[in-house]
Amino acid sequence: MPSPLESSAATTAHANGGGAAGRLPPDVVPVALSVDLVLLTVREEQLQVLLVRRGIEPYRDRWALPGGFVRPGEDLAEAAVRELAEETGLRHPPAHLEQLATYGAPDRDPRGRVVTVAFLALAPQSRTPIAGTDAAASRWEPVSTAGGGSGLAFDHAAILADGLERARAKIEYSAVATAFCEGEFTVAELRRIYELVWSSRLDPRNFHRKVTGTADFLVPTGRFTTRDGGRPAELYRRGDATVLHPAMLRPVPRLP
Amino acid sequence: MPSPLESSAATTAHANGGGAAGRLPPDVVPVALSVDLVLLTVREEQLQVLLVRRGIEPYRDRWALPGGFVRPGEDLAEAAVRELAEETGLRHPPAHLEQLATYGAPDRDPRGRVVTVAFLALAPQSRTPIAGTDAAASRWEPVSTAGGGSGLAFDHAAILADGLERARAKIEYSAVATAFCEGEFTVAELRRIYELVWSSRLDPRNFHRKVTGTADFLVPTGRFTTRDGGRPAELYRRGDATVLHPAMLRPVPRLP
DNA sequence: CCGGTTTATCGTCATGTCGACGATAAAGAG
DNA sequence: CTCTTTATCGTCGACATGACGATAAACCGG
Repeated sequence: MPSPLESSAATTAHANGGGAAGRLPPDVVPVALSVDLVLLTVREEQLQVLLVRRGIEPYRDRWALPGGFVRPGEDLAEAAVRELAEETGLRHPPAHLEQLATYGAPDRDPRGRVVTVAFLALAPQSRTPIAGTDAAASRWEPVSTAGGGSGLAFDHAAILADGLERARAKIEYSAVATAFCEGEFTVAELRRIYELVWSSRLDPRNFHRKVTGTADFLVPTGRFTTRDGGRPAELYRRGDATVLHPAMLRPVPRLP
Repeated sequence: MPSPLESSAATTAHANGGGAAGRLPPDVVPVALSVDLVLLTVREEQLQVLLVRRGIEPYRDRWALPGGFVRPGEDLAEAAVRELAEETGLRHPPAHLEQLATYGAPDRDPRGRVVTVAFLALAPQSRTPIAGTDAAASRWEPVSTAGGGSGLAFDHAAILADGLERARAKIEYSAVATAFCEGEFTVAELRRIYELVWSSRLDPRNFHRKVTGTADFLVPTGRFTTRDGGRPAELYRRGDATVLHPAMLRPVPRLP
């Protein structure tokens, strides 16, 4: 039995006459286009990814990355933002959203030719309350356990792995790590982000020198907090810098 | 008049009954999926991009990036390699091919919803003879003149710009610049690649120190050539290294 | 109130890389 | 043979980095 999308290809051929705009060739294969999201946050001292439980076949009751089909007239990033809002109850757009890659292996979806554009999103914990759908249908999962057993639907384990690698590489040479932080944060909290994303330990003194020495990375507020214990730490806000130059290189990963 | 792909959406709904694999929701919009290629090479002391002249509407007789529609059962990278072979007469696959990004603005193609996955390809000059189609239908164009006037079809000027930025960034921290070189080449020839891609001048002595000092970047052959004039230069071959660490940072661009 | 603990922040020092540039080597051109 | 061109090796100062000492400023338990 041909898949619905393939069978509809024949109807494509004669649906439209010529004209200045031209028409699509008759043998173009229609595909279904979806977006999937690797939404990462730092919660409970761990890097976690948002997963949803599938309610329908295929892969019913399996965990998957949040996503859905692109609607007519909708741009790709627009669809990603909409899915994010629908599946997480997110009011604000995520602090960072970028296209990751497109996955189009012919057999990646048993329903037919479905090509998905994956996006990487980073958000602070508090802005992602998962209040959208019922609690059982979506949850945060530590990345250390999410991809390994490959219990994920479709090729989502591979997409997650690519998203993680992108995030780990990107905080080296860009300032996106602050996307994990709330409005005001300390240097130590930012350092914890790096440590959890990289699974490695960083020297507090060298880290402090690096981030405070990079122009426009952090904006000091002049206020202090003791919420992390010890001597009061100054609070900072995200700066305008987008790139880190020189980069902050990650050490060889050692699991704690 | 609805576009052919949109009108075919209705036929999608009832084409397939249930089953373990599930079926696509009835309101999924079918899209046409294409691949487009930013194929770069260094020719005539310039960084050049391969363009093809469109023979059909829309944008008939305008220059465009080579590309075409993905066929059934074909993976994305597979389609890119096939299009490359068809439109350039290339026997070998390109020395470097990577996915660039996906472009899916709803109105990017007047014929309907066409989403394109762009690829970046780098190749040495001699391996790309453009013997495939007739000579008038495709040509090499210096990148300095290709994107500026934006005479390119569709959103190809933006795709080209993204591809150029990707190539310029990538040779900083990876070893892909050797993809522009033939089997055996001198350090000066590789340096010329960097200079032309970056539009800047590099110090021959520091460049030599950097590339010969990076492990597995270049493999010395022990043979020499004088084809560049002056003192004989040693010939090297591509090494196994894929990343450059630390990166070779590009200076601020100054046009010669 | 006081010493111990915790965390923040500042400094120091050796090392490595980089940019600028001098010096020498080895070919061809005239 | 000398001049020009290019290749390759060295040197030097500026700067970023990793390792780590030292001090500051809160808290806690007594």
